[in-house]
Amino acid sequence: MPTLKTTPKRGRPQTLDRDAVLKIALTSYWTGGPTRVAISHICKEADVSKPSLYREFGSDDGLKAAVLDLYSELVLGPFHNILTSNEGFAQQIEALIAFTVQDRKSLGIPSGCLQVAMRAHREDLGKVTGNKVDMLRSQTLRNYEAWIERAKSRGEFKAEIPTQAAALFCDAQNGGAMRMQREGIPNEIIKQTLTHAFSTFA
Amino acid sequence: MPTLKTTPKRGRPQTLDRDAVLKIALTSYWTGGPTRVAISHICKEADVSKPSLYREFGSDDGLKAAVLDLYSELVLGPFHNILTSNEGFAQQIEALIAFTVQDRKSLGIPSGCLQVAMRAHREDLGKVTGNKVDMLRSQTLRNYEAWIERAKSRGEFKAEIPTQAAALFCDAQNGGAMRMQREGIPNEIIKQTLTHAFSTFA
DNA sequence: ATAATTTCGTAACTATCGGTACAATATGAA
DNA sequence: TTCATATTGTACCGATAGTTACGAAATTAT
Repeated sequence: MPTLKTTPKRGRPQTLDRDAVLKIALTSYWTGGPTRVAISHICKEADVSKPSLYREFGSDDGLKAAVLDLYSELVLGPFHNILTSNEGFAQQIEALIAFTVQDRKSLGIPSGCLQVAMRAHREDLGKVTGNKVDMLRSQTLRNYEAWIERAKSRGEFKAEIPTQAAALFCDAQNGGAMRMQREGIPNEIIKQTLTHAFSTFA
Repeated sequence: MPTLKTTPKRGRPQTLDRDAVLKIALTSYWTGGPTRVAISHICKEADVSKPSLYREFGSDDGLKAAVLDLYSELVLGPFHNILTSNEGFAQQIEALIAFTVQDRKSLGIPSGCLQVAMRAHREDLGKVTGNKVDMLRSQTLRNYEAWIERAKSRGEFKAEIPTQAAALFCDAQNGGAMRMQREGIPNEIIKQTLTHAFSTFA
């Protein structure tokens, strides 16, 4: 939803661009790690004063939570779309792998996954962000489960493994791939591990 | 190697028990996370003053490195022993899974894996510990690779996947299992994911 | 113009944590 | 007994990071 023009308010006009700050914060957290980037650093990058940022997001916790929402919309959404597409199971798997191992550098996208990183640092996050991470994780597992159940009901799922365990398996593969990517392991090798992992399903 | 009795030295006798401190630090880092436990906390737990601890280990970095060495000896060693045992491949896999999903609570062992945790917080560690984490990771992968090559040469390895990718796959499964364990997922479910993952090999 | 209102940013405050100065203490040697 | 030596622990230092008090600045309403 675009920032709809409200009638001009009283007081000094706001110069802080919420979306711009969020985008910069997203990139910073994604690249440098959500617990390693200081508020002051984001302020410098976005050319915004600290009180301005606090006025907009309330706290470090609030900013991280807002960033996580944005990440969910930008990355997790498209990922979920693959799971619910009309393609066959095997093609969906192929699409998932392609999405995961796409060349980030050429696209200007940081390597790794912010959700995975936030889960790894779950205990260092604030209350709001921490809860959001938990919710997102549950949702991710539910998405996998629905995807697998659908494939099972279609007879496209070949493995004999309970849906819950299969969903956890998928999540582990994705997490592993994201970690390998951050460690600099070539996408081609990562693709081999993912292909092997999912070859057990279809 | 036991602390062999040296001839009584001059000066005030040392009351600090290095091994006791290391053990307490290991448990603290393992349970609470290597970057979340403060030096002062370990001092309180071990009933040791900060300067004493610094005299013994040099720095936060030095203590963490020493703890990682102990962990390697206590946990990673036995794990590696399974990979080099004289059992068949399938039995080794079974042993690995059993080792991973053994009931920690009843054994008084913290859940999760300190090596996995340290890798997740690699960037927050000091120089010495960080390098040690890297070395340990390389060694882990080499161990898996040797294990897989051996199984391949015996004809016990059924999957068509390059050894390097297979080793990374193994490491990812183990890491995933350790993370699930920390998140409180029942060992029975974790076992299902591991069994499925390794069923592709033998 | 003047007042009311809202946002702006400098400059501090506070807590935490890794690290250390230093004086007291406890031993062996002379 | 006295000196040399080595360890102990209290209390402090310095850096970092999240957070905020407060006065200046910019705009609308009267």
